[in-house]
Amino acid sequence: MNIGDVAEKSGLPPKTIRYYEDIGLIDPLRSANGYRSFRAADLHKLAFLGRARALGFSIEDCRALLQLYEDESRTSAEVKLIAEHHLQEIDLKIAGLKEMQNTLAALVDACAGDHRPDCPILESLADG
Amino acid sequence: MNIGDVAEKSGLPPKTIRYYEDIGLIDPLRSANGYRSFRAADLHKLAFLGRARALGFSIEDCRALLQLYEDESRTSAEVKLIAEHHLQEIDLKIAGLKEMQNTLAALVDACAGDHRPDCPILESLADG
DNA sequence: CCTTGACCTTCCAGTCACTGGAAGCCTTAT
DNA sequence: ATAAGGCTTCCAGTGACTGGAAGGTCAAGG
Repeated sequence: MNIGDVAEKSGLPPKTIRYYEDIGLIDPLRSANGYRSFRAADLHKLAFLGRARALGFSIEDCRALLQLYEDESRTSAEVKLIAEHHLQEIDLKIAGLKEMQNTLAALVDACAGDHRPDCPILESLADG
Repeated sequence: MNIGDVAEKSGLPPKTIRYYEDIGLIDPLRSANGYRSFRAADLHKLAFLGRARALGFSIEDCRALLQLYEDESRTSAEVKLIAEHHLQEIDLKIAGLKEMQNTLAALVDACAGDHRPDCPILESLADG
């Protein structure tokens, strides 16, 4: 398979796939013409990476997860640890965003949004 | 005031303050020795920026908000528009994160986290 | 045989909002 | 005289791509 095929099948853009090779996440073969030649296993890895990234795992987490996936002697505890850390970060991010959301929603609500210059949003930013 | 003072008072690191000058958000005076010399108005702007950034506004949004703040002939509608757009993006981000959170929490929950290699997390990443 | 178009290749630069570090000047206190 | 601490500039790196340029390859049609 050429890169276009795996791009379509994995849902990842060719640029991203080349990038993943660059940083050592995958290692496809090369055809005589220099084109990357992807095996089923490569496609499988890319799909794995796509799903892990969609869950918000960092590239380094993905690298670790992929290694664990391929390591028969892994323990599920190792995997779970990574996932739990990541879940915590997601929780924190959500909490932060919700605070912004609350504050901002109140300000937007209080703002008339008309032709006049008076604006609680600006006032809040200006004076805390 | 020197940069250290405004850093402390605004809560922004000196590096960030220099960066904000670089990109034209502020324009402090210079003392004879080349040090930046901040007026009260500069500090005020920095505090404004700090609060806007804390609400998640992009630098370009901050620039626009600052301009509106200083423009007596602004309308609150202009301000509100920016805030509403940003609020929408926050909503979207939260929604995305919550989806991750749901999926991931279920997987973490299903994972034994023991010495065995079997792991629903990896299985889910591998097979969709 | 030639051309066209759709692939593919590499490499460089840009994104966003900083942040770290190096090299060197200025000020204050000892 | 020197040491500490604060200030300056400039360059490079962060994460995870993404866009674009310049050029090689391949299959189909004329």
